[in-house]
Amino acid sequence: MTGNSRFAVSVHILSYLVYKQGAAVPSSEIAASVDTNPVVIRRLLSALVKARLVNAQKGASGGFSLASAPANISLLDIYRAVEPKPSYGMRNFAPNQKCPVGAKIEAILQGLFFKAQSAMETELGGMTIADVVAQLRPICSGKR
Amino acid sequence: MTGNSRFAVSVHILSYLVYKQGAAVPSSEIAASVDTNPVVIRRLLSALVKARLVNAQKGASGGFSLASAPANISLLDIYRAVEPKPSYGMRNFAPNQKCPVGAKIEAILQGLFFKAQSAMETELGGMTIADVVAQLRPICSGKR
DNA sequence: GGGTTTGTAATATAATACGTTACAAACGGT
DNA sequence: ACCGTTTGTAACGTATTATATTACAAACCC
Repeated sequence: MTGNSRFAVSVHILSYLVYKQGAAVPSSEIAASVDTNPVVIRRLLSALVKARLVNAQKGASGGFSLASAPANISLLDIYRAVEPKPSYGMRNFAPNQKCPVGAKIEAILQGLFFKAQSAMETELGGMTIADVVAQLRPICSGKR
Repeated sequence: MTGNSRFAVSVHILSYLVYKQGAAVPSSEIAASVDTNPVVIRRLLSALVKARLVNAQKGASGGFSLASAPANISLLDIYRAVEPKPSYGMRNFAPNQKCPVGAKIEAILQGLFFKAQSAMETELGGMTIADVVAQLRPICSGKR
């Protein structure tokens, strides 16, 4: 999708928060579930907090919790919160402007990528974290 | 879209071949239009030849030409020919299998990415190189 | 006040992509 | 049949990006 795994990890994070049922979950615990470093988790959560998808609480017995009901958080919300640049597929594409093809192809490709990207985003917009968590059952949704 | 610019350059290449109206075009000429090294172009063309979208001709006065009519080459054909790995967005995502969330989230995400990817590919499948070239007009479609 | 946690900077390491050089093999024109 | 041209591909260098890790200030609860 994008080369990195920020979106995948973010969906994992939010699913874990749902799993923990509103408790304040520290980054270290989430990191253990994702199997990575807590700082990596906090960096993603920083973006998710800015997007108002998650609440953060500092200090002892602090941690992270969802800011909305799972059914109100679409995967597109997450995608847009953590995915950086919309320079889709044209990182270092700079054709020769003196060539009649090179001069016009860039704008055409941008429109083209926008359509492809929009199709994908529409798909992501139709799914929520609640849908993802529904597929996680049956895991002890009342225990722990 | 994918982080690299192989697809963008490939669409440029095929558009250029249409622009040259069936003539055998050497990689050096295409490279000048894209503004990169001829080897980069040949590497992509190697994949396009394997996918039977392009014909290659060695030797003096050789070069590349389209293997089909522009209207018969979809952008999805190109995308699949040159885009490498379908490990969409999960490059190094390997959650903790001992955690009930980590153990199941991977398969869920794969299904999710597949749906998002399919939506994008459907969009690409609905467009052809002929559509792209149509947007290039008016460039001297009969001149050199 | 003390221990815990977030927030973020700085740095290291690995993966990936693109650019470049080099050269063998195939081919066409003369 | 030769000679210049072009493809095809390997090998290597460099830049960019992503993730991991260490470090530490700031905020917070008990």
